Amino acid sequence: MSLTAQRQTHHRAVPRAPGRPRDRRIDDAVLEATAELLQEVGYARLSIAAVAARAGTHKPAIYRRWPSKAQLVHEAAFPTEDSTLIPDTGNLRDDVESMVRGAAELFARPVVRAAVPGLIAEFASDPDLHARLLERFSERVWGAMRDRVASSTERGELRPGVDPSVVLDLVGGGALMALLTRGPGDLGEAWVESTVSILMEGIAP
Amino acid sequence: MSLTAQRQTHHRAVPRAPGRPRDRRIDDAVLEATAELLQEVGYARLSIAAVAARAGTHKPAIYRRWPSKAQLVHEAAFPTEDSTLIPDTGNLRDDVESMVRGAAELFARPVVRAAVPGLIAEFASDPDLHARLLERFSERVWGAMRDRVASSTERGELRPGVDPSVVLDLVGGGALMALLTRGPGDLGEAWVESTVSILMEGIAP
Amino acid sequence: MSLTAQRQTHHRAVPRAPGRPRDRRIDDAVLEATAELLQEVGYARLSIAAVAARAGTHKPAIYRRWPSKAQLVHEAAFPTEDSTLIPDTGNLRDDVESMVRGAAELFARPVVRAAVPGLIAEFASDPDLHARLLERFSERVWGAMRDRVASSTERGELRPGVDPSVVLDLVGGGALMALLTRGPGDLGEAWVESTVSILMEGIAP
Amino acid sequence: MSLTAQRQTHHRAVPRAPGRPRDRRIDDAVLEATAELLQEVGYARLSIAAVAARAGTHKPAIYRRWPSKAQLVHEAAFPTEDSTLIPDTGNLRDDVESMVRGAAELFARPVVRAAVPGLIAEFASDPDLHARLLERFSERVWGAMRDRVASSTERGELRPGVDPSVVLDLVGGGALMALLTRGPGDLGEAWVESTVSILMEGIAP
DNA sequence: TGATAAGCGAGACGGTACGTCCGGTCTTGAG
DNA sequence: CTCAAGACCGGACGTACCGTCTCGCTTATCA
Repeated sequence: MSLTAQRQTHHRAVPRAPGRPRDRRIDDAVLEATAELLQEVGYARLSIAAVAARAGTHKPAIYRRWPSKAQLVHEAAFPTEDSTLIPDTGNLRDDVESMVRGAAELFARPVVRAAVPGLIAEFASDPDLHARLLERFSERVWGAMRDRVASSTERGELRPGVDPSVVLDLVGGGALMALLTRGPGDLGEAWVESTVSILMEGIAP
Repeated sequence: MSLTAQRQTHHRAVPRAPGRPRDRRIDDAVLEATAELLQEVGYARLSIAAVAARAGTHKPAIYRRWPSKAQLVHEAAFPTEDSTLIPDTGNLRDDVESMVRGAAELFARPVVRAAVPGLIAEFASDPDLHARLLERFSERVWGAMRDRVASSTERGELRPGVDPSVVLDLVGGGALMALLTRGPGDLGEAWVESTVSILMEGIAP
Repeated sequence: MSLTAQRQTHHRAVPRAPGRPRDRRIDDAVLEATAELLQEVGYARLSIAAVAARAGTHKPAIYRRWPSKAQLVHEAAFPTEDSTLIPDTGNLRDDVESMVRGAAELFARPVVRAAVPGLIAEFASDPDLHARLLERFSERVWGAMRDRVASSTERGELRPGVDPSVVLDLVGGGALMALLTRGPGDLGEAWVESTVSILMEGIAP
Repeated sequence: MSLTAQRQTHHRAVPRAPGRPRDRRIDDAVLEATAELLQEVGYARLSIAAVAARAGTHKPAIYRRWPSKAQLVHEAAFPTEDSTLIPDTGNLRDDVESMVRGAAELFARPVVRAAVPGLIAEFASDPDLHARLLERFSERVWGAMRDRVASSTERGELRPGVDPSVVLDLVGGGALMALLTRGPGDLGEAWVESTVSILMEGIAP
């Protein structure tokens, strides 16, 4: 599908959908307006109507593109180019440090801070949504991270019996909990070092 | 309500507030109805009117008692008698194990699972609410847990330089993240053991 | 003691009710407050709570005395001493003129204008109330007027076949309709004369 | 709604209001439900929510169409097609008889009996409403009746000096007062004849 | 080149849920 | 039994906003 889409700009005739094509500028304007409003009013008070107004368009144009507020916000808060969380240092300690620091930095972004709690709530009440958004983004990142940790076992950098998923729970959950209970201000370099040292002592052989 | 309850525990005769006293049965019925509906429809779709109907009363009776849905849900999901999270074994490993297991068990309860993501979202957009609910419940529990970990330093059970707050972030955040990404089914005994072993290796001297 | 009490009102022995007697000043203050508020906000927006506040007392003290807003307003708008509508000139033309002028003057009073439409509405939805208020006031006045008209037949001042009740309908209804459709300003001397002349031509032999 | 209807009778093509058009069936269902409930519970106890429920819709759909209960009830009790009160016999006696009989018949309808007292009360406390409803309905009917009576003067059927407005006061007010004091049962043929004979004797030259 | 089909602007619609007002009742303690 | 004081229960209110729909127009591809 994405390949097909790429070809669309080629000279080859692709069975392009009939009818008037969408105005790409609306996509961009809506995503930008969403990101802005998210930081101004938060997830709960973010209304599609307000996004439409700020983007200079109307509600149906948004609903045509994103089936729900959650999907829109997810795309606005986590642009696909993002790969902050994927390090590849070849060394477990550095990888873990990258992950922890990446999580801290991710959660330090105002857009992300504004989006995450709302998305968490939506996931809980709509498992289907959870799956669809994981597919879009997290599976790639999260899976890559788990693989990286798992492969460390073979290199003897991980204590046998340590479940990579649990390690990721601790990395991501630690940052999330610190964010929720103490705010983004405490997620500084000291926090990163403290967390990494605990985790490395905990998982090294 | 909790204020009234506190007042009544004083041994001195309290002059009693003027006016007709509240019907305590409504308090109970509403909390029960809230817990039920929370599991049936989730936090977002939980309406005050529906709670009132199920409890056999009306909206104003609820608004008189709880200023917002968040406060109501908090009280319904975390009754004050709860002290699951407060162990006191005198031994750090056992304390940590109790905390981890307690977190897992807490998040395994359907009511809690239904309530937490919604509450997290509300906290994010209303810091004042966060403070008020912490005051009611978490401060006591969370503070006690932090004290317990902190006091271990003096007993030589904790590696110097380990920040007790970070330890709690990892305990609570790990459980939360596991719940959010993999559901409550994975929070079994294996998960507890794996988490405890990582944490203990990580924080022991 | 009981003798003393007896003398207070009647000469006859009245078994005075036990308990604290009502404060007559509250009766007066409430009636006065009702009359004032009636003119300020109208019947519909008149709340018992506001009356109580203005009278310097509380709602239960009012409900103890008057079972409903209608009864209270009726008493406030039509004090019992009133006998404006009862002429007795011995001459039909003068009697009718007195009635028409009395009706016009009655409806010209601001309190009455404010009270009547609301009372009419209450009568319609509560026939029992209608009866109770008629008993208090209208029966006496209305009956006396009808008797006066009826007795004119015997004196040969009334055309045979004219139903006294219909005459009263026209007298009172004419004033009411003029009030409702054109306001109190049009109920002046010209209106009285015009109405009386039509009625007298219509009912004289 | 009536405005929309009027617009559509223009022969010029009307550009049609933008947005989704109203569901006309809701208009009808609401008016019917209002008429029914009016007779069952009366004006005062008629709630918009109950009307909506009976009509199978919801409150906002009603508030979108009618700004107040009074306007809704007025339209439900007096459909615009109504022209009961407009006779045109070319003869004053017959015209007056038609008016009186029309008033009696109008007030004999259960819907009208249930609506009128409540509307009267609302008129009294909201003169603006009065004007708006007169514009919709009464002005046409009432004005036509007054014209008819007034034109009789030129034809020599009316005694000079008789004010047509006063005649209408007596016609309408008489019926209203009879309804209020004695109920609809007494507004029969005998009442009509008695009233007409008084009025005709009163206003004929 | 016209028919077909989807997108867009504009905005009202049907309907859910909200949070508030207030009417009439009840409770307590004092007189 | 009344009073002051005031909170209580519950019916009804009018509003905000959600996601959908309708319309007239525009923009592109297909036949």
